[in-house]
Amino acid sequence: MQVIMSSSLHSLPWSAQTLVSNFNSPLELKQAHAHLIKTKTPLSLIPPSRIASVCALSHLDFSYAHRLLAHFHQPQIVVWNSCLKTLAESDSPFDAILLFRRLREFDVVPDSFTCAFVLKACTALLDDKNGKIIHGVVEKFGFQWNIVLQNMILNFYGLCGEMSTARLVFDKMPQRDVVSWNVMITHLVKSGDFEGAYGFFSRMPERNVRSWTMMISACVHCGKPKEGVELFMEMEKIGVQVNEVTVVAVLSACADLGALELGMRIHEYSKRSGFGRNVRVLNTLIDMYVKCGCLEEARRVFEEMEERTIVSWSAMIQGLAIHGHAQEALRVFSMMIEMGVMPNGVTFIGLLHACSHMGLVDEGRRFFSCMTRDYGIIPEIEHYGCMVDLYSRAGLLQEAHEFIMNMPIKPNGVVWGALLGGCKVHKNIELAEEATSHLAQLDPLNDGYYIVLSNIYAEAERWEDASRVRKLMKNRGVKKKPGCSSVMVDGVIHEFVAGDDSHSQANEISDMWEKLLDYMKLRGYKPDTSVVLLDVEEKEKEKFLYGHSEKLALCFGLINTPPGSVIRIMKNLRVCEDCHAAFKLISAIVNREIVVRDRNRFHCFKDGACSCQDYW
DNA sequence: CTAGGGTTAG
Repeated sequence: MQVIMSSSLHSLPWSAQTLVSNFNSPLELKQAHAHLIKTKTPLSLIPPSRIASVCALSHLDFSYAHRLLAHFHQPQIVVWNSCLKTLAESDSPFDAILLFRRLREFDVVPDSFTCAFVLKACTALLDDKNGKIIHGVVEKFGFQWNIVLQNMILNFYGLCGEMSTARLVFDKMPQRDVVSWNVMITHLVKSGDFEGAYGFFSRMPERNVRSWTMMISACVHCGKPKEGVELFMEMEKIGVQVNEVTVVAVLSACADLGALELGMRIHEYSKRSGFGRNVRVLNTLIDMYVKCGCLEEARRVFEEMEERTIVSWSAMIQGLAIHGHAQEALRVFSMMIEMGVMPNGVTFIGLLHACSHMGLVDEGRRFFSCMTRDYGIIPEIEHYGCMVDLYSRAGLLQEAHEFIMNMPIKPNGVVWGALLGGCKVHKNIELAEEATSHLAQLDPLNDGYYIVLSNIYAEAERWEDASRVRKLMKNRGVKKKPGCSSVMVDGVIHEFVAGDDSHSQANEISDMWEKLLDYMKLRGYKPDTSVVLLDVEEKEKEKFLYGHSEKLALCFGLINTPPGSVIRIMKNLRVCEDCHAAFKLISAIVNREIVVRDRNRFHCFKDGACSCQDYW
């Protein structure tokens, strides 16, 4: 029975006041309790919310808390809830589940907040058994009208990988809000169902910034950056206010697409909107400028940053690496260490990448051993891949092979592919065959490996073997991906596929090429027809060679851009030897800088030379 | 009490 209180906390002696209101342990709580009983003071002087939380946090028996709480008039569930909330957010969320069990034993009736906090604990633990129990409680007590709770259940099943259950709950929900749809989209994307996610996105009755942003970043992660940019354009058109998260997502799309103009526009917009100082935005900007071939701009963003994270440093090192500035990448790394920033595994991938692209074998070896010794980072498959690439490119094929054999983890297709690439450059048929035998199992649908092997045979004039590989490729249903290059002119991307002469300016392109060819021949250019795999006449081979997509794109760019401006070309495959030699000469003949982004790095042609120093 | 962001080997 509740006693009508005549006394108050302030009428107690000071020591008792402290005891009653400042207890921090179960012992102090029991002392306070005993004191109140001795002095016949009402128990209600003890703050109820603290009784439960002290009992719970110190793992005291909950029945004591419950006995105490039974003296209070106010609904106890509120007190239990505040305790559940604390536990759910603590580092031992399982205690929240334990407390919930006790609460049920005492026949305390849960409310929707109780369910929410326990569900939060289950979500943190990915505890699907208890999560389902809470789901049952929600249904039993009729909380299905609480949308927030329903959304938490959706999110819970999504995180546990039970998309079909989530789908069932979603379909049964009596009401849905924008969060319900967003939760479904998030988990559909995570489970790899991009189409399903897009379906939900298009059926949503209303969308907010998060819906759009999530869909844009889903596009980027699923290799559809173009669709991501289109969504962004639509967003702008409708007038949805974008935020820094949207900017990060669309900048990643620009990076993948090489869409420099849009990237620059968003950079400007970020500065104006005030989130141009956000570290994540700046990190993404570095990556965007790097991948669009503007190393200068990337450097500037990096240098002007007030605060850098390990991601900023790693992105800059990786950027310098793919642009062939290995020494500078190593200097940036030393600077980072001097400033006391700890590298991570990704930093070392960038460093090893820099070394392998410039043939710094000793430095690479040193970094590989110091990453574990000095920084305690265990090498992963990517690091092993870099090392095999480092040795293979440098012609140390036996060492590369030995390295693979001694790897503590199973080599993957990329590792054997790196060895195969080295075998092509350094003409080692035996090891190439071994690498291919592994690749046939690890990555049988990748056209690149068949092409390289067939190329190696062709160079050694083993035509029968070369055609056997091509037949094998055909039998397995693997098709050679056509080369495709694009060049930006007046803000419009123009795409060229190898051998395509259907372009409206095809004649001008061809005239331009003939003209360049004359100048090139004066400088000693000889077409390198060895890169053409087809078994045809020499003249015919030249025709294929001259139809390479990057050559078409370059001629188109030269015709349609002002003299002196930089031409930026993107290619889906690697540049061939012949195009590489030709572009070096052309850069001197027309006195233009030509930046080519190929499948794995940049080539910056200027004054007759390439930034890769012909080591690729 | 519920949903979204950055660097990664060929």
